[in-house]
Amino acid sequence: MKLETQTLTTGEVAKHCGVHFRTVIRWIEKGYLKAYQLPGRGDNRVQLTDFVEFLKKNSLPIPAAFQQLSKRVLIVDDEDAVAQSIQRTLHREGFETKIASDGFKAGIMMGLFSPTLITLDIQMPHVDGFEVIRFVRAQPQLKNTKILVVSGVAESELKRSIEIGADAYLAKPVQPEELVKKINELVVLAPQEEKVS
Amino acid sequence: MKLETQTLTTGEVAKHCGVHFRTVIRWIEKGYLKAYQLPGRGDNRVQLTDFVEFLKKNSLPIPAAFQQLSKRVLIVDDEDAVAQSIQRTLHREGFETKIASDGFKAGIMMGLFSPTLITLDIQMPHVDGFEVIRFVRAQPQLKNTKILVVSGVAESELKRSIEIGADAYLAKPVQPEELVKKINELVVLAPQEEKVS
DNA sequence: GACACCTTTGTCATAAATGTCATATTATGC
DNA sequence: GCATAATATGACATTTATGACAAAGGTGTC
Repeated sequence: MKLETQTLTTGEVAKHCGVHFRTVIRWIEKGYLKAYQLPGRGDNRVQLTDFVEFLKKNSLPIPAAFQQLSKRVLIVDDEDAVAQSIQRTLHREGFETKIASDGFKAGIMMGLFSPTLITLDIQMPHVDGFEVIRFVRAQPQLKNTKILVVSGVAESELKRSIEIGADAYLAKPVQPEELVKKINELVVLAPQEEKVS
Repeated sequence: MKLETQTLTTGEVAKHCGVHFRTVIRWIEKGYLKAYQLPGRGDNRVQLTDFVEFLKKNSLPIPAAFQQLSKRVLIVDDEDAVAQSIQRTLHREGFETKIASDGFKAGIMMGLFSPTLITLDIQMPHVDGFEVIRFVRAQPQLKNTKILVVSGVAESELKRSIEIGADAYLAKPVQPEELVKKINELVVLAPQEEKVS
C-alpha cells in the first residue's frame, strides 16, 4: 500500500475504518464521504483531505500516517533571528517550515505551502497584522489554517487578535517549550481531541 | 517530469488521477480520453486542454496547476480607481479578475486564485515591486504566471523590471486597448501556441 | 424481557475494471 | 554514443461495483 498516494480506493478506506468496502461505497452513495468516480466502471477515489475531514466529522481516530499532513508551519516574522529560532525549534519537533519576512511572501506561501498553522508577528513594518488575520479568516479555503500570534505587543493587543480571528497568542520572548506546546495544542490535538479510544 | 509541458504522458495523467498508467492507456483505447500517438513506439500524448475537459466531464478535481488555462488575472494595485478601471476592461474581454491592494493580499491571491497573469504596480507603498517579481520568479510553481508591470515609474525602471523577470510592461496611464492587446499577447499565445484547430 | 420494525453492515456471486509483472522497445538526459 | 528511465503490450492476478440477501444492532411499544 503506497503511502505517497494522494487518493484512496474504497478498499483502502475500508481497511482504515475497519469496515467492509461495501459499506464504504454506501457511505459515498449517501454523501457521508466525498469521492470522485473514474470513467470506466465508476470506481471511487477519495482524496486524502476529504477522508481526513470525514474522520474528524465522525469522531474517528486519525491514523498517524495521515497526521504528517498537519505538520507544516509558516513562520511570518521580519526579525530573522526570531524566525530562525522558531524554525530550529519546530524542526526538532518534526515540523516542516517556511519563513516569510514580509506580507507579500507570507501571502504567497500561504497559498503555495498550505500550512496547517502560521506563527504571525502582528508588529511588522508596513504590515497591519490585524488586517492579515481578518483577510485570512475571510478566505473559505483557509478556514482550517490556525493562526498563532507571536508578538511583543501589549497584552491587550494580543487579546484583540483573538477576537478578530487568531486561534492563540504568545508574548515575545517565546520559550521553545511553550511554543511547541501551544502549536501541538492547535495542530496535533485539534484533530485528535474527538478521538474515541 | 517538466510541469510546464502542454502535453502529458500516460504516467503523468495516471499520477493526477490516482490510477496506474496501464489504466490510462485503456481509457485512451476506449476513447474516454483523447490522445495523440507518437510515431516511434506509439507513445500517447494528452493535450492539457483535452485532459482538463476529461476531468470536467467526469467530475474529477482539477489540479490548481492546470487551472491557469483559463483567463484569470490578478490586479495588484493600491489605487482603487486604477484597479477598478483595469477590472472593467478585462471583464469586457471575458477575463475573471481579482484585485489585491497590498502585498499580503496579492500574495494570498497568487496562491489561492492561481492567476494566469498579474498586473503589477511596482510603485506601491510599503511594497518593493522588484522584490515581488524576484520572489515570484523564484517559485517553481509560479513559473508560468505572467507578470505585466503597469506603473507610472520612469521608463528605465520599467525596463529593469523586465530584466528581473517581468514579462512585459505598460506605462501609466494605460489605454484599455493597449492593455487588452498586451495581455492577450502574454496569455493567449502561451498555452495555445501548439493548438491546431 | 419479548417483539416487531427499521437501519446499518456483512456476505456472496458475478462481471467488469484495475493492478501487477515481464519483456521489448524507445525516449530522455548526460 | 551510452546509460537510465519511461512506455506499450499481453497475460494474469487482484480489486471493485452491484444487486440480492442475511446478519447485527438500535429503537420503541407492550
